[in-house]
Amino acid sequence: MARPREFDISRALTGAMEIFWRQGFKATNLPDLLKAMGLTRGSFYKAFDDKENVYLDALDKYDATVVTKTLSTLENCDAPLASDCLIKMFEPSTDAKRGCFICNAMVELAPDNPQVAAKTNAMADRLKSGIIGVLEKRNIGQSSDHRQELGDLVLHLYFGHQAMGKSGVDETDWSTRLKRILGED
Amino acid sequence: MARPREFDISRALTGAMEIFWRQGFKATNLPDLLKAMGLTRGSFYKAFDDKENVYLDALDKYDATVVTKTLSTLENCDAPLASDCLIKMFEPSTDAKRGCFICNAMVELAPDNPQVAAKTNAMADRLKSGIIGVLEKRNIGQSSDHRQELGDLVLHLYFGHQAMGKSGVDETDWSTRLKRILGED
DNA sequence: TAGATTCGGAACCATTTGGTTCCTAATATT
DNA sequence: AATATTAGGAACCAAATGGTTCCGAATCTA
Repeated sequence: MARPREFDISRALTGAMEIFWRQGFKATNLPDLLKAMGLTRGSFYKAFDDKENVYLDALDKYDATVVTKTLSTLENCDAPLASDCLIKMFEPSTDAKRGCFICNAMVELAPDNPQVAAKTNAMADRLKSGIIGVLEKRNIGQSSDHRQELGDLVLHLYFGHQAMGKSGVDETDWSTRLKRILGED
Repeated sequence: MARPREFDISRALTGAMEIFWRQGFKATNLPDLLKAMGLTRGSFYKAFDDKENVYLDALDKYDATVVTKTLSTLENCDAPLASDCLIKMFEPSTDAKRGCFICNAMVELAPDNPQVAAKTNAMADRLKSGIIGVLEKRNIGQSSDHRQELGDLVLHLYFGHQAMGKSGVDETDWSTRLKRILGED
């Protein structure tokens, strides 16, 4: 009955995620965003509300792709040591400077945007659950409370690592550190 | 010979530090900055270069005030337990949402601005030295290398705490956690 | 008193901002 | 073939952006 949409909403949001991830919200202007999404102004405003809403959608996209993949990697890891699974979260990225989108959003927008804060908190919780799952499977920690504590500790280290990584080299030997923290050394 | 400057450069930079600390670089426009510094456009451009340079000056001001005060607090702490000194770095601020200026600068600007990266790295190093000083005084750790390792661990936790704190409540019991990490429990 | 430099403020600049409205051509369904 | 909705692109908008220049008045030193 009508001409179908030529561009893929999901692909466009992936482009939005990537530019927001790399540049942040404020530093990304509309031309940047349109280029990354492969859209013109007309199509953009017909399909989406505004820049802020697309940013929220981009966070959801990050959750559905990067976070989900990370959790899946943790779940499917068959290394005997928990630290050998968790190390994947700390491995240097080919694109270290963009860091972690959750961390970037927490720092730049969460204090002033409750919707962003809700999403970043939810994603952080998912990561924490994934970490704790790894600990449970390998019987790390003396109790459930202790595993919660260790999982939260690793989560904090992860965000600290992501923040510091944006400002230069993080020389930390995370393999050794994780083993020590989890009592696997 | 000439009319002296009526405003205090140092006080103006303190105002700049506070607005950049709370809002970030991009989110702070010139009217915001002028208001925070108590200056008009004319005076501003006569006394300073531009917004970016004032941001760098604000980072220096943070180093000279907040970071220096933190180090001094750590050095002068006479609690017998190292964790009871380091806990001060993790105590909830009355203004938690602005977080830590170093962390904010690392995430927002360091990847694209080498001058910012150099300053944040230098301040992070100072904090780490202060932490390690606390450990040394109380004979925490089996060796110098081990103290370096523990200090770097606490530093990562600090930045993770600062990042996550901006997005909501950090429920962590840092007193207990620090004691556990440092073997003081 | 004369000279120098500050002050606050207004005015101005080109550019960019987010946002909106057109238009014609294309392409699907019924 | 008729209808509906998309596409891409141009044009436009008011507002805000960072940045600069000028002004008369004030205030210090020499």
